[in-house]
Parts: sequence; C-alpha cells; structure tokens
Amino acid sequence: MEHITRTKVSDLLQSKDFGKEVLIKGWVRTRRGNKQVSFIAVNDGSVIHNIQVVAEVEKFNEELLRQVTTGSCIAVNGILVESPAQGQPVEIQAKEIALYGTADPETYPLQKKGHSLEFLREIAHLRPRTNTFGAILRIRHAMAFGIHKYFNDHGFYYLHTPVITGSDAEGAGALFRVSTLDAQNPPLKEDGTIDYSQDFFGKETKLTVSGQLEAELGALALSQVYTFSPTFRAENSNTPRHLAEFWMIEPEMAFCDINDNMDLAEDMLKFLMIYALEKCHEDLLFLQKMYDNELIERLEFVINNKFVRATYTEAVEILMKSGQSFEFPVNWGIDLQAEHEKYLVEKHFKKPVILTDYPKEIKAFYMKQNDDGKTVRAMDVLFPKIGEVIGGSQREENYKRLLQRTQEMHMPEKDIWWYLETRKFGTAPHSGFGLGFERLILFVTGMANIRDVIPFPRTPKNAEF
RNA sequence: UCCUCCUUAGCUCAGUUGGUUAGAGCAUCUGACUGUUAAUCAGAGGGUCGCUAGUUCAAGUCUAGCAGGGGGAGCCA
Repeated sequence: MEHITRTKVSDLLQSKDFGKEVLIKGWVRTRRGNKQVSFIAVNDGSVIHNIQVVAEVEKFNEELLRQVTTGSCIAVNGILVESPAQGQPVEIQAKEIALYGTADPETYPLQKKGHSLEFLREIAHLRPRTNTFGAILRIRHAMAFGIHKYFNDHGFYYLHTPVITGSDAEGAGALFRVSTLDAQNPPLKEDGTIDYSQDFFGKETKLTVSGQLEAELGALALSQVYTFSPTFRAENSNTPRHLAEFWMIEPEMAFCDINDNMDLAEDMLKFLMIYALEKCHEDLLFLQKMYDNELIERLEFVINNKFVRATYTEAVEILMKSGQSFEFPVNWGIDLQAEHEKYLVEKHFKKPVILTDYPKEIKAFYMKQNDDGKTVRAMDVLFPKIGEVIGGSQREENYKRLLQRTQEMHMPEKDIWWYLETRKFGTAPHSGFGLGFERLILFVTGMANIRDVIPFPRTPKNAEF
C-alpha cells in the first residue's frame, strides 16, 4: 500500500495520467452501489470535490467494505481512469483499500444530506468535514495568505504585538483579565481591593483589544508595519457580527495622511477580492450556489467600483434630506447607527463608502484633529451587507494636542507614557486602520453569521471545542 | 444587555378548540437492483415532546421561572 506516495484529490481531479497507479487518503462522504460494485466518494480537504473510488465487490473482503461508511477514513491504492459516467472527469479503480478509522453510522452525526448551520455549530469538531466548512476554511486560509502577500509586496513588515497588555489604552471595549491569582482567595490590599502587585506581572493585565498602539511604535521606526493577530472583547455582544475572540489586521504607516490611508484600504480590499476569485473560484461557486446567489457578483462589484468618499457632515446632510424615517433621529454629532450606514451604502450611494472627518467626541483620543476644532481625521469603510469593515484614522502626531486629548478623555498617563513619548522623540505624521478579519471573511464567503467563518468561535456562554 | 421568535426521533420539521397508542421526509438497519451521482424500490427499528414548577378530570398544546438557540438592536471590528 505504501510503496507509492499519496496524491491529493485536487491534483488527481486535474490529472490526465490514465492507467497510472495512485494512492489517495481521505474521509468517506458516501458509499452507494449494489452487489457487484461500490462507489465510494472520498474527500481529503484539498478541494471541494470528491474523488470517486470504484470497488468491485468480489475483489474485496466483505467485512472491510461494510465498514467503509460515511465518515470513515480510508486509503485507496488503484488505477486512475477516465470516468465512463457523468459527474466526474476521473475515478479510481480500487486495487487495495485500507481502513484507518471507522465511523459508526448509527452515531456519526454528519449525514450526506445537508445540515443546518446551527446544528453544525454544535459539532464544531466535525464540521470542517462538510463541503461548506471545507470551502470556508480554504477561503479563510487564502485570505490570510493574501493579506501577508499584499503587505509583503508593498514593503510592510509584519510586527508581532503582545496579546497580554497592561493598559486599556484604546478604550475599545471591555477586557478579559489575565491573572494567576487564586480566584477563590485573592490577596487583598488594605482597602479591600485585589492586590495585583502580587499577580504574575506585578500589575493588573488584560487580553489586548487592539495592537494599534504598539503598531504605531513600529511604524515610527520601520515606516510601514502591519499586525495580524487575535484580539479580545469581553462585551456581552450577541449578534451575527461579533466574536469575543477575533483576528484583526492593522497596518500602520509613517509619512502617510488620511488620503493615503484610504487609498491603501481600498487597494488592499480590492486586491483581496481579486485574490479570492482567482484562488478560491470553485469554493466560491459552491457557496454561491448553496447560500448566496449574488456572491460573486458582489465581489466583482467591489473590484470594479471606486469607493465613494464623503465626509461625516455630508453623510448627515444626505440622511437628513433623505425623507427616511429612522429609528434613531439624525443630527450632526450623533454616532451613525447601523440603519444609517445601511441607507448610505445600499440605498443612496449603492457602492462601498468611506466616511471621513467624524466629530471628535465620538472617536478615539489618538485621532488627528482637524483645524475646525470639531472633527478628526477618522475614516470608516462601509460595505454592503456587513457594514463597517474597516475603521482607521490619521493619528495625532503633535505631543501637546495628543496629551490634551488624553487628559480630556481621562486616559491614565502612567499606562501610555511610552505611546506619548513617540510624539516627543522624532514624531512623524502617520496613519493606519483596523480590518476585522472575520468580517472580511463574512463578505467574501457570503455567510450570514460570523460564527460560521472562524473554526472555533468564542462568544458569550460558548467556549466549547 | 434590551426586544422578539424558537426548543417534538440522529437531522429537518408537522402536530387543529387542551382529549385514546405523538406523525412525515431524510438518515440508520434489513432486503432487492450489473455503473451509482443528495441513486432508486420494499420493509423495520427509533421519542421522558429542553428543564422545573403550576393550572386542569386530562398538558407536546395553557401559565411562570430557568437553560440553550435564531433574528433584530446596542457596544464595535
């Protein structure tokens, strides 16, 4: 059996080496047939399609064939032939079948027929074996690889930012505490509060919500860096667009203003859509057929249209003149709600939109203030269907103005003295943004729930697997 | 966290005004079929109706609480 090397199913399906002896290994999707012949569909995850193994029943041990059931794992040695039947270009005439692992058909939860996505979430340990999750996971890989490729090709350095942080500097939401103290009986200070000076790091530490502040430190030395890292939010968010643990991509560029920043965001997103269409065409076709019949059209739409750029103030005017009745009334100064963003993207502009120059009160302390004294150089990229996919800004590089904003927003200086020092020592104009990786994957796969685009989702009340 | 809907067989779902022994399709098992494609055909097995309490002669069905899940909203990426 092991005298030749294994070939991946993806390679065999394209092969024209008829008559050649091959070895495949994979998981059985279905077996059907009659007393004379068995057809075994085998998938090894290399491609969405299965390879059909044809076994003449009389040549094999009856007990062995009986155990080749949906979900079992086998190796097959045989001859690659052109398939005489419709449905597949090639198939394997089996000479030898080895069984690596059986799967009791009475208890194996995956059927050959479709399952609901909700049910598959309950068996996340097995759902990678479905066509849907095979496709999603291959696309997810391609997008991760594409992101590294894009930044590498554009002269960015991949900067590894810490996952454990001692500051809540970005203020992006509730944090998970990281501690080795005895939760039953923590050391207390005289005032009854927990004494974190006795904790592992000698201070209270959390899981990061963003690598941005550290990415800025990198940009102010290497000019162009990016992070691609897990981030954590302890918000009790129960929506199809939020995870407690998700991956974020954060480029940060010195000598770069808000317009350069927008150009980069648009160019990178378009590159990734093109990359997906090129590298994952069959998986996208499958997802389009099963879940979202406008998927490829939507990806091409993003590629072929220039993103609309408008200021927050212009957007507010459009919304006020729209005649729409919104649940949240519109006036200058409000944070735009999902319904407002949806109207702008899907009804008014009908294109991806980048909004800029938001009121400083609703944006983070580090964003560069405009000369009007009211707005900051923020930018949000809004996509159809999923809303905000990117949030970014030009950063405040002026030490005094940044310090003033940290004080106004009650940022503890002791936590971010190092960040402020970059503005004291060789400061430079710089910009960056954050891209939620799973939101990107939602858009590229056409999936509706973010729990279905990450292998093992972490959400409130759910850390199984 | 708020609003709303859902929870019945392994899966997807029916189940009438509360009323005898809770149904279907698929899956599984058995059998038939000389090349199948979500194969087809025949038969069989499979259920503490999410949990707890209550109303009632009687609860899958009505009420309350709890748990889990979906959709919408907020927080955001």
